[in-house]
Amino acid sequence: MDFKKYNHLKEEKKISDYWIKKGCFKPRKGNNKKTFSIVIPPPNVTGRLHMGHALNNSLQDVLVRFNRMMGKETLWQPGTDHAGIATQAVVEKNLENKGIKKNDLGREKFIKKVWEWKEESGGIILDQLKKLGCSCDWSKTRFTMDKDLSKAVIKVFVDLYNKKLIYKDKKLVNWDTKLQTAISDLEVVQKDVQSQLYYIDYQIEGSENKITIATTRPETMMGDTAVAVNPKDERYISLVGKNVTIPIVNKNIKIIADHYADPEQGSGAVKITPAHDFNDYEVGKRNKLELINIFEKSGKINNNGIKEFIGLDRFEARKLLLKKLKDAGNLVKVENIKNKVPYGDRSNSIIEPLLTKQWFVDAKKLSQKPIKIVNKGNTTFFPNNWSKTFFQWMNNIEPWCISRQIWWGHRIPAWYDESGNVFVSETEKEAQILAKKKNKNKKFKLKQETDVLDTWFSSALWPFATLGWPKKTKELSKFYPTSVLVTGFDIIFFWVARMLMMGNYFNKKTPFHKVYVHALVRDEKGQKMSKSKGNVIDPLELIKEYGADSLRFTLISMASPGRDVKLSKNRVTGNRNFITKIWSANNFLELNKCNLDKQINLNSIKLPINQWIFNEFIRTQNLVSKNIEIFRFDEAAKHVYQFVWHSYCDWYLEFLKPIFNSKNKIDVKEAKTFCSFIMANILKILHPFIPFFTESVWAKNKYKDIFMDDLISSSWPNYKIQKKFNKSQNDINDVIELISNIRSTKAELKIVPKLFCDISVPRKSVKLKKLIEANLKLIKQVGRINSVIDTKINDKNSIDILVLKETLSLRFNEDINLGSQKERILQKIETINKQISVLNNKLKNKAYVMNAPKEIVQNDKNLIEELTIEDVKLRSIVSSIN
RNA sequence: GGGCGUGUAGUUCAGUGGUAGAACGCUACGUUGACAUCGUAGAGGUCAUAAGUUCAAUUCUUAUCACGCCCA
Repeated sequence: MDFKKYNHLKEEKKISDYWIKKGCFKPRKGNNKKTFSIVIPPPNVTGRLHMGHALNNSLQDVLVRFNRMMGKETLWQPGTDHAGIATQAVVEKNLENKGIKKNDLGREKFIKKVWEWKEESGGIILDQLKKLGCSCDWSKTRFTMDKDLSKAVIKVFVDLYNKKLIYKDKKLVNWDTKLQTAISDLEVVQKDVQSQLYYIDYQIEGSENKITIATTRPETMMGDTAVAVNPKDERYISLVGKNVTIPIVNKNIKIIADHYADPEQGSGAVKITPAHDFNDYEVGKRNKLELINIFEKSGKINNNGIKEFIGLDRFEARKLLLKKLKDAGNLVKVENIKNKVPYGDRSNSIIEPLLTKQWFVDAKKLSQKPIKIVNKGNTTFFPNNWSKTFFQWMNNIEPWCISRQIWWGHRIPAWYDESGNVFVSETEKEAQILAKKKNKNKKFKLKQETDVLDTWFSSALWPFATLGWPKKTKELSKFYPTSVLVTGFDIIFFWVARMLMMGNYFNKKTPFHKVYVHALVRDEKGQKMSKSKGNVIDPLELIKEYGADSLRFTLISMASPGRDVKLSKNRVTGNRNFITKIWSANNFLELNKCNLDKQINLNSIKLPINQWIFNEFIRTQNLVSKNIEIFRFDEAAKHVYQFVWHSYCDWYLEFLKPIFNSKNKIDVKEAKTFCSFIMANILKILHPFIPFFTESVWAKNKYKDIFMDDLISSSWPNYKIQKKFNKSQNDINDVIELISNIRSTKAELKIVPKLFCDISVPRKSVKLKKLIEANLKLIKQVGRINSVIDTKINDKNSIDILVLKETLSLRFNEDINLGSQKERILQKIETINKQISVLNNKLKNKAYVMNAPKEIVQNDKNLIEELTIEDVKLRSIVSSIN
């Protein structure tokens, strides 16, 4: 019979459509009241599937499918996030390509365009997740800008404002001059760069002397309001209180004493520009210094700068100022240094600390409860050391700047009257009422705040807003708190911590019990994948080439805790081969008409190989369950791989062959049914890993008729180890060892493996004799034995070997090279004797015998005994060769 | 500067206070009625280094070296 190859492209599409059409991903009440829920880390609506997504979502799908099969009512809540800055940029660029400028369009029309774009291409990444096999309840897909979610965002904002946990303040913030918006400190990346440190002389008023300050940003001199020296720095202490003149700028400022000035750094004297540096800002506050802002929002010098610099970009201004300083003789030294410069993570432009009015969340107060929750273990991290990272950040948390000067996002629900009073409420109507009270009978006109909220603000509400909050929905009561959050370590601060803050503030319960933190996917050399390096592996290409299942199995089996996934195509190929292996095993069953026509009566299973494979399966089933439960996906995958390939395919299917050829109809029937039964169970435990393939074979084998369900909705196997099968389990394991020994010997004797030989069992080898008699058929066919002869013939064609600690004779039909075998046995004897002497020495050590656990000592004694027997037998074999 | 992690076979990684494991790769042989996307057999390790704790350390502790990440 000729079998078709498994066509993953066709099957995956077909099955995906079937699952979705049938509603298999929707929560379904199980046989117990337990529920299981996960919210997806919402990908950016502009996003396209990359390896990080593939890993993240494969792991979630394992958990979701496993728990669904465990009979829990399971929800995997999907959706996307509106990605304020990124989405705005994409749409802006699209419009520019058509010659349309954002500002000409105006806010409202632009936002309309963004929505149009979202409707058209905002769902791409969700379709890609479907290709990966993610079993999210797609009918519940949410978007952070949806009406309901927006309502939740507004409510949260207003509530927090009324509790004074949100406030507006004029502060120094991280300003992105390219995007022209404030960003939070998390969105700033500190990069190591080569810079110049400029040493500049400031003239001391009423003196011939000068003081040298060092700076990397000379252009900010226009905003200097002091020079600081360390109070303990004796070089400068006498100068404190005197005035100095800023060169070129020609303005006088004071020398102050402040511990911020580090005597070891540069010249020990620093210029203080409170409006343009976070440290200087603090110095300014302590010393009540004036703040002079010299930049426009674009980073150009504003009217506070000196005349000929006004309108120059900050970097041009630096160049010009340096030239002037040099000409004037004030630039005394230039030093090349390495320092950290802040960059915007989206724009990759240098961030400017800028004094502006922004909205802030009092993160310090909101962080208190999550800290307690994690401390108590109501939310735990896996691997646990991430909780340290979490605490470190939470304990030193700064106010969170949540306003963004862009258009796409949740517009802040605050209204201003003409006199600048602010009214925060969920609707403009309510703001009107508030304003009326404030303004008594005066006339007023309200204008809404133009700023929108940080995208992460809405993401922070994701676990409860997606379930319907603030409405008291069924979903919310059933699925909140969620069971697990699966995420990458790079967004612990951005997202996980903030969800814990919001979740714990607005609900009585923490948003998730467990946080599984996975690592980065790197290339095979361990390098970060990046477009510029050109080492990006596109998951969609791998899916096309190898199938989603191969990719999933690879990622899952490589997800060891605390380690990056180093992905290579070779791995994926290997796992594709694994799937092909199961496919061909299943073809073997089909070829032999192995059908499962009704449920198995386990008590009727008589054949030792069936009893053996069943217990081996149960062992695997338990290992897989346990390891999924403790997030050891790598171990779970390893055990199932080992069982399917090596136990089921390599041995069990081989053992079936002699039975299929036998005339005992009962045996044949049992074997043909039971191997199919095990196949069905293999498909079950593999389903969370490779869902498409297993569902496809499930359908092909018509298991649905027996188990009354699609595989995805079937129940996880929960068999108990059958003690009554233990003897068979041991016997078959012994048979395997026997056959392996015979094979090895053949290979060592350079005898072609396919050649048959005779065996004879000496009278003394009682156990072996019994084993062989009981399993004669298996051993003869799989071990390639002609016949078992009663009397041993000592000739050139015979050799004794040691199997299961007993002697067995093999006899071949041709002369064999006993010399090589003798050499091997002598080597073996040597290692055995070494082992024996090591053990004997150990036992001579009284301290060891006294202190070590009795079992360990006894174990050693037993081992010596066994090794000694082995030694004696091997020696007798050697002498028989002579 | 503070914190976290990693170092085990050629490679990627499991693992353990008491006989060192897997996958891939490699070598030899093989197309036997599921499977060459395969089978059989095999080689390959001072468990980074040093000291300590212990009857016993690859495993625990400390230090050192190398590499990586986060925070300031």
